[in-house]
Amino acid sequence: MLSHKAKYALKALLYLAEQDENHISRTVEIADGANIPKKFLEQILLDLKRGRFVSSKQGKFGGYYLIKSKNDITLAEIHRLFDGAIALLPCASLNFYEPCSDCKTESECSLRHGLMLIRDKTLKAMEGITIASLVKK
Amino acid sequence: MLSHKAKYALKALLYLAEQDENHISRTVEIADGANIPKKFLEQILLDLKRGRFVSSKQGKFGGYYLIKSKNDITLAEIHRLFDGAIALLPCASLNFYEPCSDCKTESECSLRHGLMLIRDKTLKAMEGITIASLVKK
DNA sequence: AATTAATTCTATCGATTTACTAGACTTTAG
DNA sequence: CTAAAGTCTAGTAAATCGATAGAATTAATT
Repeated sequence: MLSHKAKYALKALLYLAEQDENHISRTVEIADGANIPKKFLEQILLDLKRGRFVSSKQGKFGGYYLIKSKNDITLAEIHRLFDGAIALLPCASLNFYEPCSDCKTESECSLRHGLMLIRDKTLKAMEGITIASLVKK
Repeated sequence: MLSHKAKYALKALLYLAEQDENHISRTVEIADGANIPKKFLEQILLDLKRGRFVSSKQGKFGGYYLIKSKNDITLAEIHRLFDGAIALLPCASLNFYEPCSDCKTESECSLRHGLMLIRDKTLKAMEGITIASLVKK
């Protein structure tokens, strides 16, 4: 399941993607438009900025805007930024790999192979969902 | 990501699936064999029993055994039993559906459609992974 | 220079969940 | 009766989640 943070991030990106080119959106505007608690959204937008999905302008008349094409922002990326690994166990993860602590001597745990199959399919599906694909509903 | 409970459940089922027909496995045996904390495993086995994956014999010389074919126990079922919904949001879930609280007036939230596509693909993949498919590695 | 309006940063908080552990109780074989 | 097994109910320490609070910084306008 997605965390609220990830869900709000998607909705915020969706909001930004729907604005006119060159429009800059204040946090409060996004919060109202996408129905997200404003102070919580502040943190999320900062995370999205650190992730280089959006950029911001400070001070009066400041706000946020997309710096990555809505066609290139995938659900997989947002999931990874806010909720981490897409795989079902760390030992089956590409980006968040960690060996299992409870898999005794064997180098590969009994679940790893099957979970990597799931990961590949889920990942492929998640890379197919972009902000652009969500906008045109 | 899978919870430890779900992971341990899979490993316990895998252990049971590897035993001879008619063999009955004590909790401590499974715990040692699959490297799972025993008291924690007790709870998990009870959950698996309530889910009708295993059954048990009480008293001396008691223990647990599979009552469902290893070909019919899928990752999807175990995920649902221990970790709930497979979909990324409740509004996109089949078995754990709940409407989003933060999706204003519209009957369908902007994310729902895309997330249902993901759910269908992930679910299909997860239904393809059975205990039997994990045993023969 | 002062004001205003925006982002940014850091801290905190209550509730819930997670991963266990403890211990009493029940059941069954011998 | 006793030993050895599952069953049930609590409890608990730590982490995570979903926010909220408030001060600091930045920038445009007056």
